[in-house]
Amino acid sequence: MLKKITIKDIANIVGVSTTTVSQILNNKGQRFSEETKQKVFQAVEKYDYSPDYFAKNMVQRESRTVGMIVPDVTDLFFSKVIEGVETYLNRKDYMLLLCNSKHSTEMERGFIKQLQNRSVAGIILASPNALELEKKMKHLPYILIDRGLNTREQGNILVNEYDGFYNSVKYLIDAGHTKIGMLTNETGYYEMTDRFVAYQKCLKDHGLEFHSEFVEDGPVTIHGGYVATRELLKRADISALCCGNDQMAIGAYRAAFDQGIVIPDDLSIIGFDNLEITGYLNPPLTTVEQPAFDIGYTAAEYMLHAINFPDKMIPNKLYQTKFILRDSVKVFDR
Amino acid sequence: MLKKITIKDIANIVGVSTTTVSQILNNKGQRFSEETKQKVFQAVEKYDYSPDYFAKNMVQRESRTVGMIVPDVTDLFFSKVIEGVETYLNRKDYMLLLCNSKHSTEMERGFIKQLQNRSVAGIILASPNALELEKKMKHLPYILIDRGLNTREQGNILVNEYDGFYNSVKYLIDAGHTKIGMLTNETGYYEMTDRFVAYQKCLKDHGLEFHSEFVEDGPVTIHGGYVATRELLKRADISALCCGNDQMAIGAYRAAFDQGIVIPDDLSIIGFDNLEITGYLNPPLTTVEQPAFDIGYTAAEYMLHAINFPDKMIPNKLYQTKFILRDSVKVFDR
DNA sequence: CTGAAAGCGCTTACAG
DNA sequence: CTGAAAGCGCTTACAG
Repeated sequence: MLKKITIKDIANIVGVSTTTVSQILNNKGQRFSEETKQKVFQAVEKYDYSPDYFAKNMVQRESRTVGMIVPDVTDLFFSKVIEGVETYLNRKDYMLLLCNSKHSTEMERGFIKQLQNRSVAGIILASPNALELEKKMKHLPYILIDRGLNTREQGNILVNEYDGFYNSVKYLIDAGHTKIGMLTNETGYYEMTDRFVAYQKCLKDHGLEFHSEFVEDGPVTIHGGYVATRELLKRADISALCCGNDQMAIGAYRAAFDQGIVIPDDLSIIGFDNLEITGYLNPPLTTVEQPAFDIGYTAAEYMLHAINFPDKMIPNKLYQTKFILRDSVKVFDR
Repeated sequence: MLKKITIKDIANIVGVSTTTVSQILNNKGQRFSEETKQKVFQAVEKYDYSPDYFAKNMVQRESRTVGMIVPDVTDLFFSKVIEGVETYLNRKDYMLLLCNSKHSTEMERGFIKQLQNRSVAGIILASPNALELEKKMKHLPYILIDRGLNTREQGNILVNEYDGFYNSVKYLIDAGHTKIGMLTNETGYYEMTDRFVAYQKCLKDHGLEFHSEFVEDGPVTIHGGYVATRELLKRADISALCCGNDQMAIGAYRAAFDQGIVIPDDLSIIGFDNLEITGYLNPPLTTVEQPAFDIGYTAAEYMLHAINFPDKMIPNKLYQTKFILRDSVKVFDR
């Protein structure tokens, strides 16, 4: 392997000091003659020199790298968030160290340590289930995504899931449904707590009784939704089903079809997220939009804010959801 | 911000030299007394010291970081590949710098430069459309994914798409279809060239004429498949449609439903990839499996091989596909 | 068994 | 207008 060209080489070639080369390359070269500058730039060009990242960082301490921890890179919601983060970071010449925690708090802890060790400028943490992780963050800026429950008052990027979910349950009630089920996450996690509370509250506000047998939980995946719906349909005589997210709704579709249940005639379904694919289902899914890309983009934006202005508060953001009316809900005549 | 603790601090605290601390921490400390070792470990523990990443790298030149460039992180196929890469890397204490090129060769070029500048140990490049990028790679190990056309004889991870696609066209013919359409990528890209060639060859081998009006191209996304199918159905009287990938097939489903065309009775559809979701469509999609996770996992494995044994050839891998029979194809009686 | 010193490739405060 | 020298935080070849 060829020896890497260094600033010293460039200095020797041009016949100046490394100071001169360094200053010129870092745009602090007002004081140098145009001629010197040109010679330096030409040599840099010719030998394709670029300053060594590690050496530069050792003195400047600016890694221009952000770490991001997600529970599942293949999750349709999170991959959109990642896209948003990467897009902003890229514009600012930052890069993304991506960590996939597979929903494991233990792995998240390990990643935080590794990322700190690599001197990332900050960490974007999308973890619905690890309150105590924050203590690990020491002096590093961090942003929390998808994380209603936490102990800090800044750097939270949230979605008003409560209102979003409440509205969809209300929509079902207004459409004439009275036996409304729900698919939520497994016990132990609390990512969908807001949605579950909204479900119960909306029922109550409209004089409908809460039946625990109308609720089923499971992994918040397509397959999880499939299994949960299959179980639910065995025991519950419901006319509508609110799914904790779109992936579960996709599983619910299949469970219904398996049993010859027609959507929306026999069973109405509502999702949550508005993944691109839901507009292409048969029938197209009525759902609630969360701005996944924007969430990621904003998280990255706030991250850089936190990095560049360490003394200022990191902003918080609360996104509102949007009800997306499609064709998976039956409206009863009155 | 607290001053970061250095090896010098630890050395002072314990009352030894930095040499001693360094040797012990790097497991080269056989020669030191058990007592010294314990004292060092205790101090390290107590002050939560870990060697500075940049300083360490400046002397050791081992970034333990791999760069990966994908055309679209939200693509269901690529996100599975990313998961595979991350999984292997994580096991080996490497980290992943992820770059999303949005299908732009120009961005890919920029990322390669940035990644090299950051001294990554290697680059995994998933780019179906940029032959000349390889020249940029200079002395860095790299692995090519999803990339039939290239100029190198090592480090290629390929899937036998030709056979996979040929087989599904053959399946349609065997099922009695004679008017078989295809959805492929936009002109200019050549990621699906193998599949297109297989389609034409299979038709020919079975005495079926190739009709260019039975073929439509577009972006290889859900929406792309939707639009392409809508156009195709306007002009072509086909009984079956081979889609370049599953995402396009999902779009094709919707285009068909929009027009009251029933799958598989009025139109048979076959996809490619076997994304998890395809088993949950209505009807479940017959498709061809590509081992996306394994592809990523193996790419990472070969990457580390290339890093650790720079003088050896990087292996190549050719994955075979698997036909996944579900319910989206009508079989005619003979 | 242990440490002083050189060196990795940069940037920067300082002197001229 | 320019450069010599110190320093960033490590590891390692060498000397004792």
